[in-house]
Amino acid sequence: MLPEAELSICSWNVNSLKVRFEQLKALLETQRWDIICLQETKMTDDRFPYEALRGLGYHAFHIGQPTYNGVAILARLDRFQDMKLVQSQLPELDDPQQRFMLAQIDDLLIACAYVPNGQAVDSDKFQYKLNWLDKLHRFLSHSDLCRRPFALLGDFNIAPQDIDVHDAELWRNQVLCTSEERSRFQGLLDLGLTDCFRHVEPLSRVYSWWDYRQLAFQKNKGLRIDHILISQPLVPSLLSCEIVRQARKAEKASDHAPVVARLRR
DNA sequence: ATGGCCCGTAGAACGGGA
Repeated sequence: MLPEAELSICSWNVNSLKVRFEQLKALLETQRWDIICLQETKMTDDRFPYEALRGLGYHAFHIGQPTYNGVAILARLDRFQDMKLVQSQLPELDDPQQRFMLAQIDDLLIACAYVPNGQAVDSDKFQYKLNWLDKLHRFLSHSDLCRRPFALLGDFNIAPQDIDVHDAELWRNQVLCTSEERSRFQGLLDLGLTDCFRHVEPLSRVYSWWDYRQLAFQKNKGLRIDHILISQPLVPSLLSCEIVRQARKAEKASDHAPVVARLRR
């Protein structure tokens, strides 16, 4: 299969684009993914490297704030003609936290989401997370996105099933693994979206996040919380989905690895 | 041993992440 006949879409929580820019640059230069969704850029828009990315052949949309959150969508200039930002926040959510954007890239609709972490089950942040997910579901269910060529990529901060957790008993009812969060993830699938990795790899235990502490990566004590969901019109063209564990081995690596799906174009 | 690490904002520790 010629690469030109493929479309690659990637999601990566960079955990500070300032720290990780050189790693991103190396990935773009070597992998040439067509579309990349970034989470946790942790910078204001005036510091976002639009020009450097253009020099690498990518157009970029970014929404940011100081210190926390921030999401971006990158798309190859040589493969797409028409790129426009459709949404820069979730409707019906009056929120200073920059966690969501939706872009139209030629005939594709691409959403980048940084779902709140939730911190602890008994915290206000957990309720904020559940509400955020409800607002996301509401937005999707009231739109026609799931019937169009649409992909939702991001850090969902949810391990959908026990198979997505290195030690399901240890994480039982912990944040990222509660039934409240998992039922909301399932709610997104029930809209007609498909979890690319699980669709292609029904039984594989591969994770996308490993704690910086306790040598968690070396011991492969991880969770699969970064996902690419695609609408039904795109499912027949899904070729593969891979979690790029190699990136987690880098010096000063993000605690998240990129997830990449390849589709027939 | 319930904390170890990393990042940003600090300009010392602290909030936040997951």
